[in-house]
Amino acid sequence: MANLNPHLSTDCVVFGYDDKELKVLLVEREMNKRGSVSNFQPDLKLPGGLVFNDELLKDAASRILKELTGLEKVKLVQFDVLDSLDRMDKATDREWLEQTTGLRIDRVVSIAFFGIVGVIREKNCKAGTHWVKMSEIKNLPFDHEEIIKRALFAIRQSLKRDGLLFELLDEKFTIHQLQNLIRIFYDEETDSRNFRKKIKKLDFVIPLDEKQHNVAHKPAQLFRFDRKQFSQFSNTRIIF
Amino acid sequence: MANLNPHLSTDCVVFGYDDKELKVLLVEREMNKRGSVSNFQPDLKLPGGLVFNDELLKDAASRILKELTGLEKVKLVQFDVLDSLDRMDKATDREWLEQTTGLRIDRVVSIAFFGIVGVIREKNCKAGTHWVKMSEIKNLPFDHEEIIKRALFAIRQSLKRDGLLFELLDEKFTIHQLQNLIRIFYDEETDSRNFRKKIKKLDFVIPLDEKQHNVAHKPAQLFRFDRKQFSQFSNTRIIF
DNA sequence: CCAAAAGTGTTCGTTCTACACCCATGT
DNA sequence: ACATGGGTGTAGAACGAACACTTTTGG
Repeated sequence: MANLNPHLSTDCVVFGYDDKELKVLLVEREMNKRGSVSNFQPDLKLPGGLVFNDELLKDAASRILKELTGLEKVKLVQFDVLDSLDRMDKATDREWLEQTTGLRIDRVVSIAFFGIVGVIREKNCKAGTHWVKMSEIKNLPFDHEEIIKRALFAIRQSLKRDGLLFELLDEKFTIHQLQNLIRIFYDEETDSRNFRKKIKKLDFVIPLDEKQHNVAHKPAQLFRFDRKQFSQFSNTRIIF
Repeated sequence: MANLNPHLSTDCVVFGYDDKELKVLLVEREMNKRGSVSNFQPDLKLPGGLVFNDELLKDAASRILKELTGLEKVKLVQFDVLDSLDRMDKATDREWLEQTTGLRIDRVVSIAFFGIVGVIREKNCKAGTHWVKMSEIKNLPFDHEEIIKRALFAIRQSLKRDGLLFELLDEKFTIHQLQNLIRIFYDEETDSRNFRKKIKKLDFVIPLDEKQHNVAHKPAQLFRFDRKQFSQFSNTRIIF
């Protein structure tokens, strides 16, 4: 049973941010033959690969992410399935896959996952991994640019709708940190007074009797997120 | 290339409603050997099956739906991937699949689609298909009950968020019809005066200079849905 | 004392809710 | 005449947007 399935792969789009900019985690693809030829940049791709036959898709995604980047314990969410018939059409792409897997490849359907790491610590990643700014991503193989586009869309939906925002914050967080996260993912400025008022009315954001320490400004109150309250809240209708 | 892929299947959850009740389209599963034994009911399942290697998943889902039920031109939306390792564990299920496909089956990952047909016309369906009330669905094979549960969840999200509601109505519809649809899918009553006011403020619901004919009550004004206006609208944030 | 973020209130316009009755049509 | 859904208005509460200044801490 424990063979690679030549028809199923996973790809992970892991987002990270360092204060101001949204980035995506890419890995270098190594070609046996010639390396990258006409390019100064290394040949980058999303971390992804084939699934074992006795392996759940999310386990495969986590395993492959760890193998290629060193990152562990990233919560991955399945958000799409890539099944177009021409996604393996570039000769170099297919060649690369056949070389690295030793399998004959005809059709591969890929299950796409996204994940977010709160703070980018480059040192946690293996050599050959790169955090690339969204605005500087180009020339990716397969349909990886399309996957990233869809991942950003899906993650924006999921952040507002499914409470994923709170998974990105520490257990205890400040209102400012929450607002900052929103700014980064949605590219939007909001008035901090109104934002505070709004948050304080949400009963799934619970104030703690605790403040920040050792910060170079007035220490802020800490809050925590209550999943149960949130899931009630988010089940209400939106438009009608 | 045009072989069945033994690792990939699709399943469709097609919802329909007749005025008051939400129903799901199921098909009879025929066993070569003994038919259904200890059961008075026919052995029902979701319409689904294996994908050809040169076939897009949504095309496979449509093809299989048509083959098994006769229904055509149902808009199908991919909403989940079923990959658990034990979904083929019931002996009868695997036996049935191997019999009907002639393939040796180990692992099958299934891509799940939902669809909705506005009005149930039983006569459009082949013999052996059944519209079953949500409340009366039981004893389905594989993980089909789980799929239906997730489909209902996904479709509720999608109806409010992605404008799928309007796909269910005729090109021209009345406010009452829209409200009725919401009542059926969400099991919720809303005040019709307030509902009207709300709808009239939505600029993607466009009033026509036209009324119903031949109805046994005051004929209602007709409206149409504008996709472009809607997509602008639905891109705005919801919680924050 | 400077830099950085925390924290606070009011006004005004908009939107939401609750609520009850008459109207146009087909049978 | 009756059944069926169509269609209307108002008052009060809740909410959202715009707006500027003082506070607390570490360096």
